[in-house]
Amino acid sequence: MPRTQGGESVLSRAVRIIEAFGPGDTALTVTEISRRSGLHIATASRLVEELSGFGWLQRDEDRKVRIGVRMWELASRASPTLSLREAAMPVMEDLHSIVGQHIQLGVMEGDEVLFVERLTAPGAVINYTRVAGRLPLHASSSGLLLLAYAPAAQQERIIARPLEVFTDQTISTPQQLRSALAEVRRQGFAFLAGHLHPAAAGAAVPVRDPLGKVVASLAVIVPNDAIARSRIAVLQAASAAVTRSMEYPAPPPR
Amino acid sequence: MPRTQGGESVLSRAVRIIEAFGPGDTALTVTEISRRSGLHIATASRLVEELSGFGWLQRDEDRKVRIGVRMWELASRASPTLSLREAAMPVMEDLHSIVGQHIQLGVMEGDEVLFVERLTAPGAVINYTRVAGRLPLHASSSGLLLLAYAPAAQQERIIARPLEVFTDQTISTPQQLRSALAEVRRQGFAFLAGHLHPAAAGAAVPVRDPLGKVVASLAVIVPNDAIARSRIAVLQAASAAVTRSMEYPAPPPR
DNA sequence: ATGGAATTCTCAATGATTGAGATCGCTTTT
DNA sequence: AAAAGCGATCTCAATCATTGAGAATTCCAT
Repeated sequence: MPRTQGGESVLSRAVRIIEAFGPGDTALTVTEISRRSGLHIATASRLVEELSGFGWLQRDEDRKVRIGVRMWELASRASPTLSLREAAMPVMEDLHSIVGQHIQLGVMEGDEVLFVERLTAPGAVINYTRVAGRLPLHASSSGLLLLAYAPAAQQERIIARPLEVFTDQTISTPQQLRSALAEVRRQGFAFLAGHLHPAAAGAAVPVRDPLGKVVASLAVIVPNDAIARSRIAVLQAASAAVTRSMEYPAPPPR
Repeated sequence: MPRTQGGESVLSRAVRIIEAFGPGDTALTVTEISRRSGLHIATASRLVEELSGFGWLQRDEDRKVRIGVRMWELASRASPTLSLREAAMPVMEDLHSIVGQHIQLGVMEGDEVLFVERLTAPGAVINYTRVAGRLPLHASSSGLLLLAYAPAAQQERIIARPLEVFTDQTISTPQQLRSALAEVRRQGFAFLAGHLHPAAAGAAVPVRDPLGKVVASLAVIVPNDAIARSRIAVLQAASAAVTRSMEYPAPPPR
């Protein structure tokens, strides 16, 4: 019985296969992929086989399926956030050695923050983020900062949505969110203590491109204590340094 | 006239579109993609459109096509080299602050080195590598090291091939390569001065997984001067630290 | 050996995909 | 202002790659 699934392109099936890899899944079986993607197992098997031939997926010795190195390579070297990451990395390293805490760089992606770079400190406070990980906009300092500088339509969309609660500090009502956003805009930074995890506080400042547009957030995650706010000045200095090193539109090729 | 191109899957066309992004190409026009991939422009336009819908490609304000953030995200968070990179990053940072030169982590991919992490030093010597960049196995210290620990069949395959020449120091004959590989195995590290660029020297040591298998090379790129070799001891210590912090065979799921 | 689960293979039916050419939209030239 | 040039998208009929049920195979665990 062929083609019973109407109106579906081959590409969308391939995409569904790769999208089946959720955060934290490094290896999946074909059956698991079939289950998650809703594809017939024969179809999943065939497509996995073909994608493996291109190096986009790869098979373990025990037949499990992983994302292929070739896909990582293509995505990494032409990523649209590449120039941002290159400009920010040296600055983040300096910052890292000064404050000795988690440093992270996030961008707006869909209605979440996507973290594109991250430096961790061994003994530092608990931190949920990972490179290529996401967090909700209302519950993280990076997210709140990005939302504060986002178009009004997006702000209203998020405000109108139910807000997931993580701790008793998490912003959970439209009013709270609205005034938090106003405060971020007034201060020029976001500071959230215990909103995602009781023991952690985050401070985030905007990273602007040379035209002044906010393109990312630079944040530090520190223990939730009294001196947490003191990190903001050095963060702001670092953010300005990132902007300066983006100064010249086209970075040297090759 | 439909389907004149026989024996080609849709997937392979989509892959060809994305593979059209060579190193250094961040944005391409549909016409350029069509030219490079050999696809009919109507087909290219349609597939680009569809991939953009999934966030795998994205369009600039001027209609140019870029790799999409979604593809970067999927590739980054499930990349097979993720655990290696996570284990290596803190060590690489320490190394970076000690030697103040370019530090890079490479893996064998196809018949080239693929660099998966890299820390650069502002005033340091010229360096051709980038994250997700590649270099030939015979002309870089990282490559030579990985080849020295690779299966004999691969070594013979590379030895039998013409060797691209970059400087008058570049290994260019089968005999030179064979003895260089033997020396790497004897010493346990690779040291190449001026093989890729006259002013630069590279030193690379193996990174082993907890089972002792060589999975990557850790290298430092320094000015081509007399003290270059002195970096090897600290590199070896760092490599051992990476192995220690690597996960034991079966990484914890979820 | 035997059972069971996961994966791959087989195969006929078919609708998603294809590419030539028309159209649209924008810039440059006359 | 009109024309020419160029890139991108759309139209549409012909068709072959793709599909999924089921069979066959492989691989474990017993």
